[in-house]
Amino acid sequence: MPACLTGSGLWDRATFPRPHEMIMDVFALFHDRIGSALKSMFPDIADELLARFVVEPPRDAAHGDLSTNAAMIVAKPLGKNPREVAQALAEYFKADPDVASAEPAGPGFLNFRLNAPIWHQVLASVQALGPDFGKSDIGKGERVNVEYVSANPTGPMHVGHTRGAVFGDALASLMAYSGYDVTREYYINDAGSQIDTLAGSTFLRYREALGETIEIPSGFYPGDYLIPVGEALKAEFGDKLLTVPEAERTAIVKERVLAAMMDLIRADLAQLNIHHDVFFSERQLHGKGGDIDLTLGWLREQGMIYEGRLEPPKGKTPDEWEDREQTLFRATDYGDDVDRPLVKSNGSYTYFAADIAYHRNKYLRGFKHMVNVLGADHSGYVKRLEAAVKAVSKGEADIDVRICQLVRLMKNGEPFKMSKRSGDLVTVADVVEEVGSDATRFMLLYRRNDASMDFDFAIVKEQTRDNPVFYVQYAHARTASLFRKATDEVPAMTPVAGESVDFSTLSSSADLELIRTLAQWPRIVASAALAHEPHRVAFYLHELASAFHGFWAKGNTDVALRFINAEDSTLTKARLAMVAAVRQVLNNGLTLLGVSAPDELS
RNA sequence: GACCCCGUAGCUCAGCAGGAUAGAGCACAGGAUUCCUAAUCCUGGGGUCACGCGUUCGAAUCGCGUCGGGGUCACCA
Repeated sequence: MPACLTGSGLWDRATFPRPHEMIMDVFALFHDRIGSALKSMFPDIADELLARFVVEPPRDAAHGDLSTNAAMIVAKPLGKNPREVAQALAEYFKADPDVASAEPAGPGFLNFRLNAPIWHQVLASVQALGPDFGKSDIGKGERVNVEYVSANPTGPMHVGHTRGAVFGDALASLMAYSGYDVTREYYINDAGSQIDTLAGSTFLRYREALGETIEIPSGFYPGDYLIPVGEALKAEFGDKLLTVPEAERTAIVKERVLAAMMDLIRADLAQLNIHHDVFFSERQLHGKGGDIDLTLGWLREQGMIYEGRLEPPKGKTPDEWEDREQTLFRATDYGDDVDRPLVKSNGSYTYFAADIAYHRNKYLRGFKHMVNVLGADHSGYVKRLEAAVKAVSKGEADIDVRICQLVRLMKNGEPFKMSKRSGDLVTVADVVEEVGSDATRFMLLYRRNDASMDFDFAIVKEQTRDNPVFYVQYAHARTASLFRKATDEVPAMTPVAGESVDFSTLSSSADLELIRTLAQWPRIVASAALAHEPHRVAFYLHELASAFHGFWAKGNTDVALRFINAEDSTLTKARLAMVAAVRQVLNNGLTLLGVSAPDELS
C-alpha cells in the first residue's frame, strides 16, 4: 500500500476507488482504508496489529454506518491515547469523498457516516455479481474435508441424524462459497460386528422369503426394511444360498445388504437435498497390509504406541472390567485425557484404530483441514480425534469436530414420544414427509449446533411469522410478485438484467437502511464460514426479510416509499433494482442453506 | 470421580475474534388494510446476561471456582 496522504491533503486514486468500481464488502474496504491511514500516520506499525481491529456496523444505528475500534486496539502498543488516535483518523478521513462524517466517540471508537453513492455502488455490485455477491476467496483454495452423517448402514436414517446431516451439508456449501476446495465425505461404518448382525438378520428374511416362518431373536435387526433385501436374495439365488458354506454365504449377504442399506440412506439424504462426493468404506482399511496395519506400524516407528495397562474409570467401574495389558496409543501426548486402546481382547482392531488410519488416509489424500460433524453422543470422542489428527500429521493438519446436540421432537409443545419397541421410530423420511425439506433444513440451521433444541412439528408447519422459514420465503415471494406486477403494469420502468441503473434517487433513510442491510451479506458469509457456523446465515436472512417486509409496509402509509411509482420512472427503476438485489441476496443465502426460494407460496 | 456442551426477557433463542444504553420472535396490551399478497407492519411494558472472584481503560463475551440442566466415560460402533 502506498502512502496516500500528500502534503496538500489530496487523496491517491489508488486508495479510494472511484464510484464505478465494484464494492463487494464495504466493511472490508474501510478496514483497508483505515489500515493504510494508520500506516501513513505510524509507519512502524506492526501488520499483526492492523489485522486485529474490526470495522462493523455499530449496535446502535444512531452512531452511524460503520464503527471501528482501531484507535483503541492500536493506541496502547504505540503508547498513544486512544481518543487522540481516533481524532487523528477522523481528520484523515475528512478528505475521503465517500465519508460524510467521521467522529470519535466514547473511549476511542470512530464512527463513520458514508455518502449515499457508496451505498448505491453496493446495489450495482449485487446487480453485477448476482449469485457471486458474497462469494469470497478467504479459503484461498485450500482443501477441506467435511465429514458428516456417517450413520451406521444398518437401516434407514433415524431422525437423530438429520441435524448433523443438514448442518454438515450447509457448512460444506458455505465453505465452498468462501473459497475452500471442499470434499463432502461419508464414512461408512461397515466393518464392525453390527454388520455381522445385520447380515444374520437379512439371512432370516431370506429364509422367510423362501417360505419359512421365522422368529427374530433379540439383538437382531427386526425392521421391515430388510424384507425386500431377503426377497431380492431369493430372486437372485433361489434357495441356493441355503447350501452355500456359512463364511461364503455371510460374505454374499453382507455385500448385498450393505449396498441396499446405503441405497436407502442415499435416498433419505437425497430427500433433504444432501449429496456426498466420497463414500469411504471402513472395511477397506482392514485386512492384511491395509491402512490400519500400515498406520499402526508407522505409529510404532514414531514411538506413539506402547503396551500397557489402563486404570478403570473411577466412580463407574464397568462390571466386566478386565485388567489386561493392551496396545495403547499415546493420546495423552496430544491433549487427550487417557491413552486409547487400539486392539480388542479378541485381537481385532478397535473402532478408534480404524479411525486413526482413516484420518491418516485423509491427510495423505492432501487434506490439511478437516471438519467432522458428530452427534452429541460422540462428545467424548472429540479429544481423541484431535489427538489422532495431530499425531498422524505431525501437527500439520487441523480438525474441527462440530458436535450437534440433541433435537427433541415436539408436537404442540409436548415432547413427541418415540420408542423402538412400538415401532414408533421416527425416520428422516417421516419428518420430511410431514414438514418438507425446506422447513426441516431451515429450522435445524436456525439454531447453533452446540445447543440442544426443540423441533416442534406444529410450528414448522405453520405459515405465519412464528415460522422463520416461511417468513424468509415469503419475503422472497414478495419480491417476485412485485416484479410480476411491474412487468405487467409498468414494463418500461422495470429494469432488466445487465441494465445500468441510476440509483441516485435512492436517498431516503428507508432506502439506505435496506441497502445497509444488504451490504452486510458478504461479511456475514465470510464470518460464518470462518467460524463454521451456518446459523449466522439463517439469522441474517431473517433480518433481511424483516427489513424488506418493513420497507414494504412503509409504502402502505407513505406513497413516496412505494416500489412502483408510475409518475417517477427513475425512482421506480431504482427501487425495483433494489428489490432485485434483495431477491438476489435472499436467494444466495437460501441456496447456501439448501432451502428453496419460491416465487410464489402455495 | 473425570471430560464435553448449555445456563441471556414469562417461553424459544441471537449477541459475530471483549467495546458505547444487552437484541429478535412468541406470549401480553394497543394500533395500521378504499394503498404493490395484513401470510405483513408499527408502538409499549418487561432482563442483577445462574452465582462469586480474577484479567482489562472496558466482560454476557476471556480465565478460575461454585451451583443447575443435558451428553459421554476400557475392548461397543
